[in-house]
Order: sequence, then C-alpha cells, then structure tokens
Amino acid sequence: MASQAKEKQIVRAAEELFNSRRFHEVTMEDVCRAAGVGKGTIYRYFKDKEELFLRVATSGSEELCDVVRRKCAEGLPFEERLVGILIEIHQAKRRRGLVRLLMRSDDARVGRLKGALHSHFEDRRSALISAITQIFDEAIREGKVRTDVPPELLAGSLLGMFHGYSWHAETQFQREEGLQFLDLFLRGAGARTASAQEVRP
Amino acid sequence: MASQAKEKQIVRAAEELFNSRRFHEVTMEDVCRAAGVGKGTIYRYFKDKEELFLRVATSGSEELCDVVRRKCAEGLPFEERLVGILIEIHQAKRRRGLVRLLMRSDDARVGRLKGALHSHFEDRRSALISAITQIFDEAIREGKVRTDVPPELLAGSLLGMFHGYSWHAETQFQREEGLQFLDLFLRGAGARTASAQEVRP
Amino acid sequence: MASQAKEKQIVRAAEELFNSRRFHEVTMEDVCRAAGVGKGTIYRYFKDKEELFLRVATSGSEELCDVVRRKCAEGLPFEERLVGILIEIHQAKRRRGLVRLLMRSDDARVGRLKGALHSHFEDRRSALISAITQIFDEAIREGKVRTDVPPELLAGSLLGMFHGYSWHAETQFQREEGLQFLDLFLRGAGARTASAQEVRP
Amino acid sequence: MASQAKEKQIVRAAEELFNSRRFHEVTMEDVCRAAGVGKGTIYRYFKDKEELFLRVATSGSEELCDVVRRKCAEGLPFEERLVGILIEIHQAKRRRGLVRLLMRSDDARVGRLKGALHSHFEDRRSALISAITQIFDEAIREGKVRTDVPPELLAGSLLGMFHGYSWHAETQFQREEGLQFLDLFLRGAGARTASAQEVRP
DNA sequence: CATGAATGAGCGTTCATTCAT
DNA sequence: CATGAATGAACGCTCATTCAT
Repeated sequence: MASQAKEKQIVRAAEELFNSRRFHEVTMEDVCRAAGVGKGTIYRYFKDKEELFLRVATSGSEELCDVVRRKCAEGLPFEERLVGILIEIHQAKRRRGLVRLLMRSDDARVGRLKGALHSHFEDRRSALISAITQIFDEAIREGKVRTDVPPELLAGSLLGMFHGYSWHAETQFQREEGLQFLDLFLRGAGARTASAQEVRP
Repeated sequence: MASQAKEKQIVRAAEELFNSRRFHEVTMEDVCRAAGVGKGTIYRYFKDKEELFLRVATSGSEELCDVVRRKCAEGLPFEERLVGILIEIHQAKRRRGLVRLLMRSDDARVGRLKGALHSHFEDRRSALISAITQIFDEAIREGKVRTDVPPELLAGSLLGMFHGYSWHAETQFQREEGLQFLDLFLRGAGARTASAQEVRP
Repeated sequence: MASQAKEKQIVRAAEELFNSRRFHEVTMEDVCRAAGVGKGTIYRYFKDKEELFLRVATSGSEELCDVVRRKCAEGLPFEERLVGILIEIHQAKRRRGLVRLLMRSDDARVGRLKGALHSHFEDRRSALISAITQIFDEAIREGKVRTDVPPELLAGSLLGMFHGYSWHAETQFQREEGLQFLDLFLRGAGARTASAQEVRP
Repeated sequence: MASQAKEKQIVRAAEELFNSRRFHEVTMEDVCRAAGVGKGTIYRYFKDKEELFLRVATSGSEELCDVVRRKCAEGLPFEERLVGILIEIHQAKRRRGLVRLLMRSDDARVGRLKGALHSHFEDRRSALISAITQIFDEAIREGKVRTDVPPELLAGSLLGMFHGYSWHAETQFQREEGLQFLDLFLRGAGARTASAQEVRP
C-alpha cells in the first residue's frame, strides 16, 4: 500500500527536523514542505503534531530495540555482544537524535506522554535495558561479572557510562573503541595494583 | 536592591514550570501568575521567553558548579570528595530538573542555544567536568586511578554512569549508596578473580 | 436511471444532517458517509455544498407545495381544505425541519441565496402563499371571509398564526385541533358578545 | 470601565455581520475589522466564535424583553399596550435581525445552544410570551377576550400572526397599521354577518 | 517602575474540492 | 462513473510582546 510509504516519508522528514530544532520551533508547514506532501496529508496519518512527534521518537527506538535484541541472541562471547550493541546504539544516536530520549527517559518530555503511548515508550526503554540485562544475567552465571550489583543496575550503568564516554568520541565508534570502553566498564577506573595486574596476563 | 529579589522570584516560578512542562506548554502568563508579578515585569528582567528559559537552565547549573568546586577544594580523600559531589548532583537533579541538561548537553536543545548564551551554558558543563577532572588528575598523581584513560574521559564516564545508576535510586542517595556506586566505577563490573580479591584486603 | 436514485439518496442523508446541525457543522464527509457514497460522487450531482444545502431546502418545500396545491383543488368547503393544508404543513415541519424556511423566508439565510436559486426558492414560498390565497379568494367570493384585508395578507397571517399556535402542540395536530385553530383564526381572539354569539347557532 | 464599552463595540459589529451573513460566512477577522479592535481582543471577551454569536443573539432579545415588559406595565387599555408592543417588536426586527430567533425558537440553531445559555435564551422567549400572556390574562378578566383558548396560546398566536402579517409591511409599522392588524386578530378573518356587525357599532 | 489590556503575527487544524486510479 | 487520498486555502485561536496608564 502506498500509504505506508507516505507515512514513512513524513516520519523521516519530521525526524530530521525534530532532531535539529525544538518541538515548538518545528512547524507543520516545515514538516510538510520537507516531506514534499500537502499540509492536510499529514493529518491523514497523525492526529496532531504531538502524535507525529511521538511517532518519530518511538519509531527510532523501536528499530534500535530490534537490532539490539538480535545482537543479544547471537552466540558470541558476552563482551563481543556488548560491543556490538554499543556500536549500534552509537550509530542510532547519530542517525536519529531522538533515540537519545531512550537513554534518559527521565526527561520531562517523556514523563508527560499520555496514556498508552507513554507506556509504549517506556516499554522501549525497558526493552533495551532488559535485553542488556539478559546478557549480564548470563555473564553472571558464567562468573564473568560481579554478583553484588543487580544486573539491571549494571545495564543502566553501562548505558549511562557509555553516554558520557562516547560524548568525546562523536566521530566514529568501532570495535576497537568499544573494547577500550568495555575495559573501563569491566575493570573499573581504579588503578591496577601489581598483583591484580598479574591476574590478567 | 529589590529587583534582585524580583528576578529570583521569577526564575524560581519559571523553574518549577519548565520542569514539569515543555517550553511551548509554559506560557508567560503561567510564569507571571506563578511568580505573582505583572506580565510586563518579566520583560524588564528578561529579553524574551528564550532568555528566561536559558536563565533558568543556567542558574541551576551555576549553583551546582559552585557547590561542586567547593567540594573539590576540600582536603578529603578523592573518593570522599567524589561521593560528596555525586550527592550534590543527585539533589540538584531532584530539585531542579533542568540541571539534567548539564549532564547531557549534547541535547538538541542545548545545541541550538544562540551565541554567547550557548557558550556560557557549555561553560557550565565544562566547569563541572573539569572540576571532576581535577580530582582525577590528583588521583592519577597519587596512583589511585588508571592512567590509560584521559582524566576528562573518566569524568564524563563517571557522570554518565552515575546518571544511569541513579536512575533506579530515585528516592535518596546518601554516602552509603555513593560508596557502592563508586566501588562499581573504580573496580569495574568485572568479576574479581581470587588473587585480585586478595589485593584489596 | 440509477442517478436519480443516488441523488435522492444524497439529498435524504443531507436533509437529516442539516436538520440537526448547522450548515458549517455538517461536513461533506458526514454527508457522503451517511449517504453511503464516495466523496467525489456528491460533486457529480451538486456543484458545491451550498447547492446541496439549497436543494435540500427546496426539495422539501417542493413536495409540500405539491401536496398543498392538490388539497386546494379538492372540492371541499374552504374550512376543510385549510385544515387539510395545515395538517400537511405540520407534518412536513416535523419531518423536514427545513420546510420551516418556507414559513419565514425573511430569514437572513434565504435572503442571501444567489441568483436563480434564490428566486426559485422564493417561488416556493409564493407558491404556498398563493395556493392558500386562492382559497381565500374563493371564500371571499362566497362571503365567508372579510373583504377589508387582502387575501394574500390573510394567507400570510394564517401561516404565521399557525406557526405560533402549533408551537405549543408539538406532538400531533389533527382535524380536531385544526378546527379549533381555524375557529380562532376566523372568529378572532376577541370575546363574543351575547348577540354576536347568537348569530352562529 | 472601558472594557464594557469595548465589549459593546464588538457585539455591535458582530450583530451587523451576523444579520447579513451566515454564521460560517462571518470570519473573526471580519468582526475584529468591523469592530476596530485587534483579533486577540475579541477573545478577551468571548471564549470563542460560538459564544460571541450567542451573545449577539441574546443581547438583542434582552433589550426587547425589557421594553416589552415596560409596555405591559403601562396603565393603558390592553389594545393600546399590544399595539405598542408590536411596534417595538417590529422595530427590533428591523434593527436586529437576530431578534427573529425569538419568534421562532424552534430553529435548529437555537435547539442546539448548550446548557445554561440555551435555557437563558429560552427564558427570553418565555419572557416575551409571558409578558403578553399577562395582558391577555387581564383582558380575559375584563371580558374582552375569548376564554376558550389559553392566554399563552393567544400570545403565541398573536406573535405568529404578526410575523406573517408584517411580512408584507416591511417598511414601517405604526399605530394605525397596528390597529388594523389587531382588528384582524381580535375579530378574526371570518366575514361579519349582518347581526354580528350590528353588535359593534 | 509595575501593570495588564490590547495587539497581530503566526500556528495548528479543518474540510471543500480535485483528480488519478 | 465512482472513489477516496491528496491538497492547500482559509479559518479560529494562541500567546509573546508592547505600551498607555
């Protein structure tokens, strides 16, 4: 059906605009011009501006969640899977700024999304967190990760630290950087004492 | 001078409103009603709505920066100073939602603040980061922190991880939780091997 | 021809809608949904919304006029014919609110109908009035009605009084009520003096 | 207070427009232009277009009711009072077309006025009817009017007949025409028989 | 200085109308 | 012919901003 395509067309145009300007700075006129459709057309697909915004926000995150879940299921060592996920997240952040919302859903904006949409959005965040939590669950069982911190908290911390870390690496983020970061996360910022160093030859 | 007081009055009222609603959902009428001043009065203190918003955002962060800088200068062990700072940040986040901007100034919103105000705002973030960076500098000199990661990156990572970590601890965050978190940050999420554990008696 | 049927289908649907909502509250979408036809189809039968509205208004009145004219031609005593007409009018008002326009074509709305359509509509009113006027003409010739008031004025007055009178008798209006009303119209509201009463045994 | 004046200014401008065009043909821009005020100003006084329309409709009728009530209280013969009232109504209809609504409040438009405003409007009509009803009450006590028709029905009929009658006398309507009309109403349209004529010498 | 009534540019939204299918 | 997705002119309404009091 052609309408699927047109909807995507609108979402994509809106995405770009919402990423570079604030909600109230983006006019529906901007969106329809950017999307190359008539003004009324947008309203065939979205009840109002708010719904369009929400859709843009959630659509990005949905895709990311799918990719992440797939990565989780891969039969690789947990470090490799985490690095893969981080790379995906980093790319998604660059492509679609709104995914950022996912990483800080305490945002006032998200807090006020209404009803079903709100929970749908929260679900996305949970989905991301819980996908990563699963990896930590396995890693704990394998004795690879400390057991005194709930895996969920580990997942949240990983995501948070990555957000702060990748701040400086705006350009690209590939396997190598991913491993560096993971080393910081897994071994900690503390100095390695002589004997501790020996442990990891 | 009375105007100082009135200005604070307006900022405080606006702060509360901007924390619970989006920029475009807060009207100047709301602000002046909440502040108990006439509508025109606001314009004696702030050029326009945007400037008011910025002021609210920056004023919160400015206070936080001051507190953090003071904490940094205290002659305590670096772990204690970090915990003190984290507690302050946590409280500031609860009091003033806009401080959150500080912790993720990659936010599209901040990215578009104009001219002098933008850099002034960026400065706040840098101030926070660099205050913490200083602590890490010292800690590196004392051999307490790993040297293969630039201290600035450590500061960013700490802040980020804290953001993710404290997400689950919405209620309160005191010295004890601070130490737990710091342990995670410094020793990492990886499992302690037998010999490594011995190192830290 | 099928188009005749489809046109009627549309008019009937529109009729119902225009009776319960104002012109601007009825959308063409409402009409086509109610009529069970495509949106574009309406435009094959009516130039625009205005024309549809007019057609609805006039179509109701046209039917009424036909019935009234037929009643006029019946060879009954003039009182009986008038009562028959009133009953028809009353029913038409209930069925099709727009007939009301007929009875008060001074309505601002009617006053602005354009060109040919306007006069066509005015014609309907005239038709109604003149049908009744004919009856009065005959009655005057028979010496049954006062001669100092132009029959046209009598017709208008009858219609008007009936409108006010029937206001209270929303439910039903049959021969008996018709005769009561006619008595008021013909003998007047004034008290019957003793001798005057004698006159009508 | 100046706002009273400005409100009246707006109502008057709107009145003129609503009298010559339909609700949906009058734009708020038209109104504010005609009233000589800014667009936003209207919204300080009226919640929306609907409320403005309602106000226009009711304000005209309120004034008329006052005048009519005053006329009712005058110590004149009932015929004189009725004529006075009719003249007022006629003038009001010419000045303010919306008063017409009063005379046909079965209008779909009125039927859908919401809540308090609806009843307020219905009240006006009742007020008009009941003022006239009072006159008939008195006249009945004086034996001047027939007793077999409820005075309320007489009032409604009078108003209705007058509406139909005055249709032809668009120009002016003064005491003389009033008496002619009243004669029709009181003595009826029926022919005066010889003896009946004698009764009223 | 403080106020809030007044303003009007500009926005979101609607809906009559068109036209490719 | 019938359809309904697409259109965009036009509208109601908001609200940041001004300025007379």
